[in-house]
Amino acid sequence: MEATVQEDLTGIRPEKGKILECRTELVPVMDAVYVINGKWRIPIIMALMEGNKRFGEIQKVVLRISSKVLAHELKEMELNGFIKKHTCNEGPVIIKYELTDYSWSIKPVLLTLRDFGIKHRNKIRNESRGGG
Amino acid sequence: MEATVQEDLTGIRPEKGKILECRTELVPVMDAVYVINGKWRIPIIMALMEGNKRFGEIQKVVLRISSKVLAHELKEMELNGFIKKHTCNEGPVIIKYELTDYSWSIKPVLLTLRDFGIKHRNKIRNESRGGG
DNA sequence: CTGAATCCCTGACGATACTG
DNA sequence: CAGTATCGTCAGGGATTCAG
Repeated sequence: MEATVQEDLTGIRPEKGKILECRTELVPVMDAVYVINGKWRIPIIMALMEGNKRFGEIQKVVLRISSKVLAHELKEMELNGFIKKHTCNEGPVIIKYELTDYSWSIKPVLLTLRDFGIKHRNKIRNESRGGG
Repeated sequence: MEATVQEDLTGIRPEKGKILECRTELVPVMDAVYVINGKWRIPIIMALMEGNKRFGEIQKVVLRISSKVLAHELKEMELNGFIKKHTCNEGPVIIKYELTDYSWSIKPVLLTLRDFGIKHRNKIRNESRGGG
């Protein structure tokens, strides 16, 4: 398991003679999607945005996540520099997870995502009211 | 298959006595993620951002997508109001796919995603140069 | 409490062939 | 050209159990 970016998942090829802004933009977009990918990354990040937490505390907040999956996600996210682990060996071993500064830099993404999500939900609602 | 938002995929439960901004934010964020989910949605959207295209044209631009998957994605995206289908019955039947205005409103998401993706890739690069 | 190990299942996606 | 049908693969994730 290594920290990675996607090499080229773009799956887009430029058409001949076409200015293709979208093509060059797609690579970093897919990189970002890769990072926030999966069912649990965002819930975990947002849970930790509330404050640092222990393994069990995260599990209480992020509903229905199994310990296997949480451990796995946490490990990957640590590798990718999204979280730090504090192990305090004074007395009982306490392990806390904390977001890195880097992880906080994902916040603008979360905000635009949220805005779009709100818009999307309203749209669906209007449609099912209006004529669906 | 219906146009949907996720009912509650948040997997986050508020802790007692805690202000939980993140909890309320998570729902729309996951809605948005749900929408751009999967391997092909974003490539397809960005392909259509170049201009309207026929089925086969999309397939030429979005590399390695099978017709089955493309048909499926197109159908779902139409249901969700992301694309419109023009069928012109004058002479040979021509079907073109086109983004809706609504679909274009996802552009801010794509842009912040791109910015973060660029940052992420640089970070990985620096780390592997520096000490990894 | 914090995980690791194991087994299994589902659903997304791929390959190929076929139809109007 | 624009899809549909069928089958197969595979990784993410669930349930359970075990260990430090």
